[in-house]
Amino acid sequence: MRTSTLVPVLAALGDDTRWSILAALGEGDASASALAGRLPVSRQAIAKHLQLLEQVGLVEPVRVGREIRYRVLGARLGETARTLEQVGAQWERRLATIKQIAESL
Amino acid sequence: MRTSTLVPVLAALGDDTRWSILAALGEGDASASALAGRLPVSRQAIAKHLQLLEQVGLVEPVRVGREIRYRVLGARLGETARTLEQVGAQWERRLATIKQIAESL
DNA sequence: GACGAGTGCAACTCTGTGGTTGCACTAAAC
DNA sequence: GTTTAGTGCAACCACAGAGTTGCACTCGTC
Repeated sequence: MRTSTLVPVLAALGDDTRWSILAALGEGDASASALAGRLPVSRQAIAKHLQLLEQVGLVEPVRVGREIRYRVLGARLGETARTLEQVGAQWERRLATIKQIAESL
Repeated sequence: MRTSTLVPVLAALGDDTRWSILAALGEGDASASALAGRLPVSRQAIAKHLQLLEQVGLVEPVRVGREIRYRVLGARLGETARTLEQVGAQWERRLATIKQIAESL
């Protein structure tokens, strides 16, 4: 995963409302109107969040009759997780090196 | 990792300036003043970001003489990555189940 | 003890964005 | 053809937060 696309995904994931949307979608695809019935926010607010989530690839629209259901994409979350893991491991390696040098003195 | 602590960490990571701070710290511990010399933002702005990063456990203060250097903590990034990985895998499993049911019809 | 680098606190500006309401449009359903 | 559920667009409000400047404080250094 490119670093340039990482930050927007993380920013999208750093919001409680969007997580409640993702959690709801995690139990089955749903439209913006359907989600508005379950969550304490308006349909338009949810529509905005879904648009943002779609932009960063965390969600995918699926036409069903006259409604547009959204499907959550776990793969994107996996990519993001692996990128973070790599960066974290890199930092830990540096700290381990420093500790090793300090102990050898 | 608790879900209640996950979102603030992700929100902290969803900012370009904080990533540039983390990247700088990734090459060696540094104080707010030292970082202000390298980055195009004021020391106070950096201090605020460091405080936030410390709150979510991504960074750790270390007193050295009269200055306070900050150390990046890769472990926290690892925890976050694993939590995301789990959620993503859960969603993917559900999609796989749905696909399987659809094909069996 | 005086100096100064580094930090902390406070007030302020300004942009971004999460939220709302209202209206127009479209296409299934009858 | 009429109804109506679902969506899209636009304007607007309110708050959070990213950034700034200015000043006070603290504690190593000399």
